[in-house]
Amino acid sequence: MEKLTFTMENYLEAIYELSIQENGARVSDIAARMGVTKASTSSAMSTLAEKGLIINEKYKEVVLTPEGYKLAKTVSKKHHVIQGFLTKILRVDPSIAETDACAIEHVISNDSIKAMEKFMHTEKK
Amino acid sequence: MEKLTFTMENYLEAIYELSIQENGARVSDIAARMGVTKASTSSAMSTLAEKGLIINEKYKEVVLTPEGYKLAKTVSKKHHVIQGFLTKILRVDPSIAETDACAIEHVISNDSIKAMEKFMHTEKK
DNA sequence: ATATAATGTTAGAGTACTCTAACATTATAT
DNA sequence: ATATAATGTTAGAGTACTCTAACATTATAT
Repeated sequence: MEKLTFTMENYLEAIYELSIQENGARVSDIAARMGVTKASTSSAMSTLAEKGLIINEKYKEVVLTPEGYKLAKTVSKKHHVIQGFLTKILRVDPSIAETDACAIEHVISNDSIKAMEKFMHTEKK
Repeated sequence: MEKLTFTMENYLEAIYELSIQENGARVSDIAARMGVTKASTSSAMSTLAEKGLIINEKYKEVVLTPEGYKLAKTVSKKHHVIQGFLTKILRVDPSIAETDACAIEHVISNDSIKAMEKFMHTEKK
């Protein structure tokens, strides 16, 4: 599978978060969460559907396929590791850590994420 | 000054690094360092020159203006802080840390950078 | 000195996003 | 029941990058 763009990873993550938190991820919900128009979201959904990562039926909730779910979960997990590391270890303000995590999650290596996790466990703090 | 794009920050940083290390930053050198064509670099130079961040005279070295220098130095400094933090504190492999630093430097907040520096100083390691 | 190599720019096309405007479909409110 | 609101898509344009191809200018090698 060719690597997803930064943007597509963000859409996928939004769908994942909305699916577990709220009443499901509709195009409007995703657009609102990401601060883009429904038109942009609709177009992104076509791209993700073509790649087999979601199923998008008009007026229904966007659903992640198993492959999409796996990818989304990975990104989401990275997000939370970074968020935790920045706030707990580095004492960065939570809202700033949130913004940083949302950007860093798309570019950081798995190695660095693992190193953060390991560090947090051994420091147990 | 409107925020620079990820890409323009990368070009600026390449110019900065080449200026201090090598025999100056020519369009060819910048292109080679970044792995893009001279055409792309030339186009980017026009953009940076319009913003008053560099001076580009054909067949001469690209020169940073004071403003461009300041910006480039900031990005470069972020790069080194991240690189140091990943390798020294988190024990990430240097080449992986290099790749990560090059991406994270463009998206991380000043707060998180400061927190990394502070952590490294107090841990003194 | 002059052919060849290196350097740099412009033109034009392609990709991946963004938006607004217009429209179609479905849900809701009374 | 039906007008209105909400929802979602398509078309078309704009931005910011990428590239190749063609060309002009400068440096170099003998």
